[in-house]
Amino acid sequence: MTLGQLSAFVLVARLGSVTDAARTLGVSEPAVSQALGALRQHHGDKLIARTSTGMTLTPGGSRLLPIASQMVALGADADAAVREANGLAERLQLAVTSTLAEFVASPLLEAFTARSGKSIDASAGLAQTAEMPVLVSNRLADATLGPRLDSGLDSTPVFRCGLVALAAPRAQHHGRPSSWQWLVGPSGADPGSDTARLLAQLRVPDEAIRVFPNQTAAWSAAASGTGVSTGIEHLAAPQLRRKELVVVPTPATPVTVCWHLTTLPRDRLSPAAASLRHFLSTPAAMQVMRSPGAGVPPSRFRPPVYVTIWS
Amino acid sequence: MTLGQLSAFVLVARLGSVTDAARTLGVSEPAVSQALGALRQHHGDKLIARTSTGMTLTPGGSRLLPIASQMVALGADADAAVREANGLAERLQLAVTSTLAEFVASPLLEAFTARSGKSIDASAGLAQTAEMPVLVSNRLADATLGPRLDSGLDSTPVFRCGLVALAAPRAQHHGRPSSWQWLVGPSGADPGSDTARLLAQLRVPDEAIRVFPNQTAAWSAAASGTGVSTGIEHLAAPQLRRKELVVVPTPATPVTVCWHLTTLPRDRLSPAAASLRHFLSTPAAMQVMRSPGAGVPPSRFRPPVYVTIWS
DNA sequence: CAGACGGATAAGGGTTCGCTTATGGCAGCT
DNA sequence: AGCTGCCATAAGCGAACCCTTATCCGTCTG
Repeated sequence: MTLGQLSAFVLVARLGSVTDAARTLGVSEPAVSQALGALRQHHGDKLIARTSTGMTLTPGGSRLLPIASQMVALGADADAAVREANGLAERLQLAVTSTLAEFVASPLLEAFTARSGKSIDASAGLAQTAEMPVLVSNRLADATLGPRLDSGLDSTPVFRCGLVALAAPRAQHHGRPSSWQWLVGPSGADPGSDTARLLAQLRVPDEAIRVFPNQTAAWSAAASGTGVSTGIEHLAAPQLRRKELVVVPTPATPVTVCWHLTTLPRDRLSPAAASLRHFLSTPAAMQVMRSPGAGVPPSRFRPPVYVTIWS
Repeated sequence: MTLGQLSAFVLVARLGSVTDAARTLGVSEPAVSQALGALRQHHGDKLIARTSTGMTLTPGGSRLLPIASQMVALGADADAAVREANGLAERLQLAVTSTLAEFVASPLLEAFTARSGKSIDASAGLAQTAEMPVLVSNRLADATLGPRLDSGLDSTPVFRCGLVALAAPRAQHHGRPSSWQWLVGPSGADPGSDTARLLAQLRVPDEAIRVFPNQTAAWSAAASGTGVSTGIEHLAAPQLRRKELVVVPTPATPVTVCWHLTTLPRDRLSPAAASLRHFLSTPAAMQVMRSPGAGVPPSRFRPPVYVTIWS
């Protein structure tokens, strides 16, 4: 019984899927399946079995899950505790949605590390909304920035903004929005994102959606008149100012959405995450989130991490 | 960072010695030293270093110890939880002192498993008194039977008996007891045992003590007149009845000693250990402890485990 | 019934673990 | 100085871990 096997088990149980767990860990599906197999053999119990509604825990698996979860969490705590005792840089791993990774994460963390006197080694990683709760619970991330999350975590709003539909100024759109061609960023492929929820609300079928590798590419395509895009209004300010795009009204937009910082409950919060939470309530953080393009010196710019999760 | 490495670290920290930890785990000393080395390298911290007064924790080690200890304990809990959920035989591992292992442990566990309706896989293992607290804390044993122990565990008296000096009837002993030749069982080599405390109280020098591989052998030697032995009075009843030995008074004997059952605190007690605790307060258990030779059918006799600890 | 999806299994390979014996410091003691 | 006790390190070896790719199999679906 290794910590790696327990970690795989916990991830499978929480995500309800071996495949999803493998993607979250950044390994192949059989790797997780095999770790699960080793754990099953060790305990002589299936622990978790496939049913029509995902993976369901056996009685033994139900008993094991909370214990395994705590062991995995303690493993991360152990590292952090020794690091902190030695005065090494604290590590802050922030999981963000694709939109935030593209525009906000880098300047925000830059401002954060510059502000906080302590030496903090902060990094951001891309995650699907559905992965976020389990990432925080398993200490694979210290905090997440994205939609509101539940499942016993501490999710507090940090920034309110407007989600709108955007199109080229002269383009004509006929009929209902569900028949338009939609050009969206990677968040369109994340079922839990605000963008996906918006498209679902407009009853846009999958065939009418084209996902671009980043938000800017989607806007660029929309500016050429081939369809309608979505976006956070103030993040598209440059395109709007240059009149490449204009806001298009729909039955569901403009809509106010809210970025939330999600962490462990306050009593089990890492110092760095607590520090980030405090920073996000300051005017300086608001300023960065409002016009993120303003303040990153190129020398300190770090490209967003495009792997799902850290090593 | 492996559970095995953490376990080695915890054991070294609690016993204050790499060598003792290795003996407790039943492996060579370099095995423990190497596990410690791997953990040190992983964390970039010595964690625990040699000083004149044993091994002392670094700041990082102090932070790590409670976390590591809990992880090790949870590892044992995980096994137990799944076993229990599947209705498998519960496992009860009882650490005992050498005297109890020789006379009491086997019939006592036999009576216990027979009495408790549930299927319990009980086994006894020999341990030094100094090892006992850490064995229980690390879930290497569910309970111990021996002298009273402290260090935050639940140690309750279960049987009161008399420790006496024994010698051949016609042997003459001159001068103070400290000048006699003492012939003792393995407990004489355990500094924390009642026997060793008795000898220390009589100021018997090490040269005057000969340790035998078991208590019966020591009594047999004493019966041949070559020295004085020690023993629990009622356990020596056969020898006393056959007049091979008689009780010899000393300034420190007879003395009342008390066997204690030591377990985790009540709120973290395994079901099997709780069940044993209850059994030990019954008249049936008293009866077995009073005359342990009476009731073990030969078919069910299991020789005591003569390794220090279980796998 | 044919596909598609998702999990389990097989086979192979590189790395780590965990144990051994043998040996190298290093402090304290005779 | 030399000895001894104790920890650290080296070298070797088998087993386990952990990852990969390829394949099999059950179930759900059109």
